[in-house]
Amino acid sequence: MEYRKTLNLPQTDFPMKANLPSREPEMLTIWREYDVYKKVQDKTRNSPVFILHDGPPYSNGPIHLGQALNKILKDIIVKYHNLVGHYSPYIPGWDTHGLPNEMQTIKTFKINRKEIEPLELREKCAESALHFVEVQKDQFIRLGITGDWEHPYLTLHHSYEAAIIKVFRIMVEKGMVYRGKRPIYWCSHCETALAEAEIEYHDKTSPSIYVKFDADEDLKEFAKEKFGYDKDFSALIWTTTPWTLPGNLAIALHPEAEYVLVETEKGALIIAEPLLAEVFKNIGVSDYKIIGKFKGAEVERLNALHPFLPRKSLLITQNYVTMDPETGGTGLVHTAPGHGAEDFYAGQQYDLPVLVPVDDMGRMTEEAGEFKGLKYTEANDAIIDHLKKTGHLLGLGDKFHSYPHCWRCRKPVIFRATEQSFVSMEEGGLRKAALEAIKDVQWVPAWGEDRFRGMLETRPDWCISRQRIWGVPIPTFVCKDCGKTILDPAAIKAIEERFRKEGSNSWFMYSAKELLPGGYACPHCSGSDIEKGSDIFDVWFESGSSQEAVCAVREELRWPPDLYLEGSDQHRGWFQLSLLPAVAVRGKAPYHTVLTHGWVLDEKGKTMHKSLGNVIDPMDLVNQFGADILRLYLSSLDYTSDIRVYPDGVKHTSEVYRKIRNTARFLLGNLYDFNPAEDFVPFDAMLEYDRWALSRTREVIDKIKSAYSSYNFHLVYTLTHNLCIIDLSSLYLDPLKDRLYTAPAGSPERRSAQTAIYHIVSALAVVLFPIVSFTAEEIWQEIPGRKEETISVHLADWPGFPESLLSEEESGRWKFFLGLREAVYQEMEKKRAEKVISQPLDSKLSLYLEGGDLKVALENQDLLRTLLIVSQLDIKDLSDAPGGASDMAGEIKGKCLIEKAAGEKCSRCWITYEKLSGSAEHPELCPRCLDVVEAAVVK
RNA sequence: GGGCCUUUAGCUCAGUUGGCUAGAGCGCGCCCCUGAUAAGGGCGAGGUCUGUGGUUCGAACCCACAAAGGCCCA
Repeated sequence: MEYRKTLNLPQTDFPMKANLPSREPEMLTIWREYDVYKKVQDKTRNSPVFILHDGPPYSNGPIHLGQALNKILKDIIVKYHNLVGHYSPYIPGWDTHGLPNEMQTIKTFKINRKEIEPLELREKCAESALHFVEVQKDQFIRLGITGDWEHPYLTLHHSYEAAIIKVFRIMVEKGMVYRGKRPIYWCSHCETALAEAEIEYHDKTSPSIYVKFDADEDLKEFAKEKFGYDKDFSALIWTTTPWTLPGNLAIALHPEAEYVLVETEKGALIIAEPLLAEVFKNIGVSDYKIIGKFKGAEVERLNALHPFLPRKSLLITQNYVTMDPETGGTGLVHTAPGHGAEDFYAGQQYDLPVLVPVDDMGRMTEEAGEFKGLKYTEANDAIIDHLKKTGHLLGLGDKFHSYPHCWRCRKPVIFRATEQSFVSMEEGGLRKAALEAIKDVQWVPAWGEDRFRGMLETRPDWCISRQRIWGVPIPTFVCKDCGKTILDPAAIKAIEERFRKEGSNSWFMYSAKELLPGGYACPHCSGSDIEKGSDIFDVWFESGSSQEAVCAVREELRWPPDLYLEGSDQHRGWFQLSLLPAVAVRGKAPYHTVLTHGWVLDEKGKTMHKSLGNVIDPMDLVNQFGADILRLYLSSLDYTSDIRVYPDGVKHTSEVYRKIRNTARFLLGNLYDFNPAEDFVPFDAMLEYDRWALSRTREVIDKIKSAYSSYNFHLVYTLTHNLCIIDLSSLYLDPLKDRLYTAPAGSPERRSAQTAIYHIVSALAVVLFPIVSFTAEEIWQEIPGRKEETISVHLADWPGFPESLLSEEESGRWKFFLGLREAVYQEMEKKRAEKVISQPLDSKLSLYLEGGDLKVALENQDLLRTLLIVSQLDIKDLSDAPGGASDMAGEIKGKCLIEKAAGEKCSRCWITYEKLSGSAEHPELCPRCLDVVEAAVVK
C-alpha cells in the first residue's frame, strides 16, 4: 500500500521560485487598490508620533543607487515605526529648482540660454523638473517605498516658495543678511557664482611660472642699509594663474621665515632660503652668491613694482605662506585680493582694494591694460609672452594639480570678487546659536557630531545669491536714485504674499512698482525709481527651508521632525543648511536625530563614475532580480561606512533570500489544513518542543526589534537569516516533520505544532516587512485567516509573544539538549563514514550519562529522540557504558554509542522498530501508524 | 595639503569596560536524504584580526606612524 497518501504532507500555492520582477508589480497594484498608505495613517493617527523628514533629491534625472539606498533605509525606518504602532507619515519631496535642474533642461531642450526669455526658460525648467519628479516617483514606488506619493512636497509649489521668502524676511529682520563684494567661485562658462557645494576638484595642467617683481626704492634702500648692496634686484614669485597678475596688489612673505638676497646669472633675487635649491633647479640657476639674509617681517610694508602695470605691489606678511619645497613656491606669494579667499582676507588686513580685472564671461577688463578683451585663458599666454619679452619671466613649466571645477559643466572655475548677498555667520549670532542648538541633537553614528561641529565652526558666511533664472528670486531691490540695495522686510513681505498666491514667476511678470506696496519709496533716500534685483536664491537656501515650508506647514507633520537621514556628504550640505534657517527663524535645530549613511562604491571600493564604467543602475537590479533582492542586499550591509554593490554580492543575497523564502514556504505548506479559529492551541497547552521554538523565535524577534530601533538593519538581516537557518530549519522544522506528517491531522500534538508555525510565520512576515516588503506581503496573504482580519501586512502589529513560554527549568535544560545534539552528531558523522548508518533515523543511540544530565535525559526521552531524529534511544548510567562507546565532544560529560537500529522500518513513518504492529492488513506499519491509518479508514 | 571615517576568514557581519586555542552565516569541500526536491539535513577545512613600532603580565581592542579606500574641504 502507498502509505504516502496517508501522510499530512505540505501543500501550498506559495511558489518556491519568487519571480519577483513580475510578482512585485502585482503587489503594487494591490497596495494601490487597498490604498495602504492611507489605511496605515488612519490606523495610527492617535498614536505616538515619529516624523522622518525626507530630504529632497534633484528632479533632474532617473535615480541612482545612492538614492535607492537612501530611500530604502528611510522606508525601513518608517515601516518599522508603523509596525510598532507609531504614527509615522512619510511625505517625499523634490528639489525642483536650481542649477542642476536648469542644466538638465537646457540639455534636454537644447536651449540657447542667451536667447530665451526668462519666463519661457522657467516654463521649460518646470516642465523638465515635473517630468523627472514623475520618473523618480515611479522608480521609488517600484522599489517598494510606501509614502504619500499623491501629495509630495515640491520646492516650486507656491506655498513652499512663500516659505522661502518668509525665512529670508526673518533673517533680514534679524540683521543677518548683507550685500558685499567677495571673491567667490565663478564659472565663466555658466556665468554664475558657485557655492562650495557646487565645486568639484579635478586634476588639471596649469602653466607654472616664476615672475620677477623689481624692487622699489624703499626696498632697495633696505638692502643698501642692511647689506650695503646698491644694485637692482627683484622679488621672485611663483604662480599657476598668470591671468591673475593684473589683479596683483601685494606679495605675501612669511613673517618668521628666513629670506635671502642672492646674486645669480639671471639677476639678483629675493627667495626664501629653505626653497633656494628647489627654485634654482626649476629656473635653471647653477651659480649664485648669497648677499645677505633677513626675516620676512623686516620688509613688511616695503614695495616691489608690478611687472607690467604702472603700480606698486606691497610686501605683506601672512602665516599661510608655506616653506614646502614640493609646491614649487618661492616663499613669496603673489597676492590678488579679487582672485582668492586668502588673498582677499590678507588684502583686508592691509586695506588693499578688491581689484577684479575680469568680467562675468571671464574676459579681461580695462584694468588689465593691454590685455583687455582677452579671455582669461588667452591672457595666460599673452601675459607669459609679455613677461618673457620684458625679462620678468624666469621659469616656465607645467603644473599638474587638483583644481576646482564647476560641478555641472566640469570646466575650471576662477576666483572672482563680485557683489553678492550673504547670510552672516556672526551678525545676529547665527554661528553661536547654531553651535548651541546642535548640543541637543543625537548623531548616528556618533562621530558625525565632531565632523558637523568642525564644519560649522569654520564655515564662511553663506553666499545665498546666484546669477541664474531657475529658482526663487531674492526679493531685493535697487534704488536708481541713490544706487543702494533695498533689503526691507515690508517690501519682502509683499513678495512673500505675492508668491503665496501667484508663485515666483510673478517676479518676472511684474515691474518693481507693481510688486511693491502702493507708493513705496526707497528707505534710504525716499526715491521712487526702484528696480528689481536679478539674483535668485542658492538652491540650498530652498531645500534648507523645507522644515519650515513642509514640517511646520503640513497638518500631518510637526516641527521639528524627529529624524533626518541622508548621505554623510550632507553634513556640510542639507543638514547644515537646514540648521541655519531653522536656528535663524526658531532658534532650534530642525531635527532631534541625524542619521547618516555612507556612499555606494563598486566591488573594489571605488566610487561609481560614468567615466569608470562601474555604475550600477538600481532599476537594472530591480528588473533583473526584484526590488526585494536589492532591499535585502542593502539591508545586509553596515551602511554607517561606505558599502559595496556588485553582481556577486547580489547573487549572494539571492541565495539568502531563497533560504528565507523556502523556510516561509515550508511553514505555510504545513498550515494548509489549519484553521486558526478552530484549531488554535493555547500557549500553555502546547508541547514543550513547540513552546521552545516559539521562545527562541521570541528571543530573536526581541533582538531584531532592538536592532531596528537602533538603525542596525544589517543585524536584522543576520538575525533573521540565522533564525531561519539554525533555529527553524535545522533545529525545529527538520525534527518536527515526523509529527507534522505522521500524526493524525487533527491531533492535539499536530495542532500544537501548527499553532507554533502559525505564530512563527506570522511573526516572520511582520519582522521581514520593513526590509523585504513584497515577499512579506506575499507570505502574509498566504497565512490562513490572516488577510481576512488584516488586509495587508502594512497594517499588522509587531508580534507579541508571552514572556513565559518556557519555565526556567525547561529553558535551562535546552542548553543541555542542544549541546548533546552537537556532540552526538559529530559522533554520528563517524558512523556514517564507517557505513554503519547512512542517516540518523537509521540508528539506535545509546547515551551514557551521569548525575543531573542522566536524570533530565531520562525524563525527556521522547523529546530527545525527536530532536536527534533517531529511531531508538537508550539512556543509561555512565558506569554502564560498554567499551565501544565514545566520549562525547564539547561540554557534555558522558559517552555515546551509535549502532544500526535493529528491527524493521515502518513503511509510513520510516522509523525502525524492534517489532512492527503485526497487523495482518498492514504488516509494514508500526503500532503508532497503524492506529492512525485505521482511525482514518473508520472516518 | 587639512578634518573626519573605514580596513576581523573568499563574501557579509559579531567580537560588552584589553584576558582562555578570535566567533556566526553564506560560499567552498566531503557526506546523507529523496515525504520542503531547481528543496532539506550533517560534518569539515578556511584568519600573523591591513602593516610597523610602542604601552601592558597580557592587545583585534589603547597610543604613534604608515598603506589602501571613502566623504568633506583647500
